[in-house]
Amino acid sequence: MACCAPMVREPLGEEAAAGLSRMFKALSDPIRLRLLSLIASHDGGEACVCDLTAPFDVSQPTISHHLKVLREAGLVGSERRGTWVYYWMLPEALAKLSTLLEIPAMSAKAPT
Amino acid sequence: MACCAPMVREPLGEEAAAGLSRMFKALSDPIRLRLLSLIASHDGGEACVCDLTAPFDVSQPTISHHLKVLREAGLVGSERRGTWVYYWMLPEALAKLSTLLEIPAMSAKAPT
DNA sequence: CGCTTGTTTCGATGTCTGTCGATACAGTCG
DNA sequence: CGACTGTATCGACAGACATCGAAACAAGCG
Repeated sequence: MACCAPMVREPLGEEAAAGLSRMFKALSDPIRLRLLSLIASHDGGEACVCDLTAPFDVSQPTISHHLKVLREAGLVGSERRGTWVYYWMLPEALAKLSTLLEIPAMSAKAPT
Repeated sequence: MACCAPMVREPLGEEAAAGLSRMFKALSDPIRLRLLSLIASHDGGEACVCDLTAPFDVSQPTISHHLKVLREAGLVGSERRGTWVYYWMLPEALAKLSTLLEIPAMSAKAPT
């Protein structure tokens, strides 16, 4: 994907923008944002759904839905291990977005 | 705002997540993403609306609407100068999001 | 094998969002 | 002033989304 250089440098193409906007959409909900940070900051870098339901005021199916959105956006991975399902962050996805938003030293283009 | 350290480090609070999710929501549309990169990468770091309408297949009111969303999310500033209205990127906002998504060296927490 | 607990899927519902055309507003120029 | 160009707002509408309760699925345990 040709989408990972700072967007400040050159205009995003249509395709790149479409893909990236899907990831940002996944981050555009407060619950999902907190879920992701909860997963990422959890011991071992992963968390089971059972750890992720209690902190929120919404129903458990709703949490499951949000986790699915994060998964389909490529931001987290998941796996069932016995009774529980574990989720972990996929660092590359975050890194890609972080780089995209980066301001490369100067906010304006190189002078002369 | 206590919201600007990498989210991988510690769980986001409710308030921080609410504010940040509004910014990500502004980035969650392909047209807005392209608008922002168009503005940011434009000569002088700003662009007038007249430069921002042509590249897209949507109507001018729609572009105006998207610009408003970006402005209300604190991602761009704008000003009328004579006939034209100019938009420029607000680097601090991008930087905040970029830092939030950053992976601090190790993806998992420090081992032992 | 049936019960219990953890998780996902389904269907319904109310709200939000992107889009448009029409229209209003802001400057400029004759 | 009046016409014209550039931009924003309004009102309407279709499609997307967050949420829920109910029900299905999965794994362990008696």
